[in-house]
Amino acid sequence: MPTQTKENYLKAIYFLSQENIDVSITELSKKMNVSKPTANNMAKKMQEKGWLFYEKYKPVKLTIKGKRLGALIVRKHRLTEMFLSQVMSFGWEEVHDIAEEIEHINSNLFFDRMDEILGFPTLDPHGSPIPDKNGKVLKVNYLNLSTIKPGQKVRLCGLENSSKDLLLFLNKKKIKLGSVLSILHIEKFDNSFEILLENNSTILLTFDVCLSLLVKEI
Amino acid sequence: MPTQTKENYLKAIYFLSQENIDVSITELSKKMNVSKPTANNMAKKMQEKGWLFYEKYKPVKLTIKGKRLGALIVRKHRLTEMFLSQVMSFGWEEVHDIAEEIEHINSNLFFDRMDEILGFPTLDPHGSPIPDKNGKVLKVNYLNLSTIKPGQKVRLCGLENSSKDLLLFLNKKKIKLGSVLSILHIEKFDNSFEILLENNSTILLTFDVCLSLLVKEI
DNA sequence: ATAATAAGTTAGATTAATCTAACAAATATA
DNA sequence: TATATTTGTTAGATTAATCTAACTTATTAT
Repeated sequence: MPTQTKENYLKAIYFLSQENIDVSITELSKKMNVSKPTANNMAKKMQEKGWLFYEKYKPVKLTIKGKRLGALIVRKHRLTEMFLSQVMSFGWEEVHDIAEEIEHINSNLFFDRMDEILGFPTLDPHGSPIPDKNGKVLKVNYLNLSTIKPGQKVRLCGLENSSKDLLLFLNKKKIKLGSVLSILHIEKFDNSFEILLENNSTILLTFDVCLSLLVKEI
Repeated sequence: MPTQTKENYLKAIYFLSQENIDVSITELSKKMNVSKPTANNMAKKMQEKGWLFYEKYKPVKLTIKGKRLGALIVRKHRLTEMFLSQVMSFGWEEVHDIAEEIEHINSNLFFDRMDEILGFPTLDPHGSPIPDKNGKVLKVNYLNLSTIKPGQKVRLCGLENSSKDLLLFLNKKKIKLGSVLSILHIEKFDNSFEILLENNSTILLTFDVCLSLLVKEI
């Protein structure tokens, strides 16, 4: 019976692990907005639960069990986001906060029914993969828009980060998952991208925004 | 920011208050499955929050604020039950446990959307009234089946208790909300009711079951 | 290679929610 | 009414999650 708090630590380590294999106590404490001793303490307790490897003065690493459990929480989160979006008509910028709470609900029945109603989706409203019931995650290999050359046409397939600000910005620009973007020109001075949308309007995206957009060439 | 635990105590007192106005510490401790000192402690803390009146050696009583807050939690619970039943096709015997967790989700947006999708329902899947957004509860005045005389036809409109065992029993007998029951005969010896259902089958209900069924004469 | 800085740990305290043991007050009963 | 029983309270301890202050170990940079 993992507590809600421990589940959140697990998720934090799970995400921090994606980039660099090991996770330092300081990274964890920053992600969780707690002091280092608190993060340290939790790490020890999670070791006792068999969720991670912990050795004094060394970064922590999830065990197989920890990785699986983490993925299952992410599964609940993303299924919920999908449900909120598809069944309850929430915008993609609204779903995260609610899913953050619902992911801790303890009922397989509930999430399995969501899954069924949604037709067993593999991606969430932000294009991120939904881990399967065993915690296996589909590898998606999208390209970062910032690496695409002018003249190329791409389709938006995912987001590097799903911050509300980014999502609201994309809403304003009428860009959504599946949108086709044609790169007209890249400004040498600031690396901003001039982009042609499907509605024939031209917009300018800063390099920072491009770094957050995951695309496929078409 | 009420904690989940305190919300559960509040709900317990809210329900215990329906029958007898005041609630003893012992009653509360039994309902919450905690020791009396624990219940006592919580009562003091809830007083500090302005949710109830507490005086040493006296039963506790909800304040206006406490009553309203309690009703709003019940609102979230019953809206959720309705959503699980109507939108997610759960049986009326499955919805309680899940709603017990979801009622603590902190998002008006979420529950307002449920409400809207459901068309602003006033009753939950067990026929219990859903408090409105101000915590006002519709008075329903059903009769207890145990008080109805032979020869009378009634419609099942609510349940005195929604225990899973009762719900499963009713499922087995093909009795649901709205079912029409005709009382053929009441056995003098054990007060059991012989009842004719719409499908023309005759069943026997013990007095205990009848005590749990709320009906309207038709 | 040594000093400065960053990272990690220990120790001790706090708050919320819980317990048991012991005692006090209120109520019921003989 | 006096006693027994039930109800409620205090006191002291425990666990989970958090903090700050002080200390130790590792890493970085001159």
